[in-house]
Amino acid sequence: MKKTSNFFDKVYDVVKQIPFGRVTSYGSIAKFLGSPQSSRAVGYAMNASHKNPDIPAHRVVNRIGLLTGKHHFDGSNLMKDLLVNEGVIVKINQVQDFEKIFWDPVEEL
DNA sequence: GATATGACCGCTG
DNA sequence: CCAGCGGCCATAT
Repeated sequence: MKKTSNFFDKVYDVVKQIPFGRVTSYGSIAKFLGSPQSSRAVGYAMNASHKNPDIPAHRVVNRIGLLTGKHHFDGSNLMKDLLVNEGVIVKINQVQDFEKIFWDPVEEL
């Protein structure tokens, strides 16, 4: 309510627009929002994404494709499973072919 | 109201 | 090459 997460709102909007079988990084989203150093805020937005089921946070990883937030999902390989389920090749805590499936909102949007 | 923390990123030493 | 620090936004105590 109120001003709310002006930032969060944009983050959610972008994340929800991530195509199927694609992933992006926190920094890219933050950069798209106009604050390339606010990657932390993006990460926190993902944390709050638990109350926003429409936020495919599993498609959002760090800049190296590492599933840093897999902790926050189910606590297991749920995040990995979701990505693999979409056709994304994922190893233990790391996305393979990250450069190929990487979706940059700055360029796509 | 202020302090501390967090799913990050980039630069400097 | 590896380690440390700062910066941004919001939430929690």
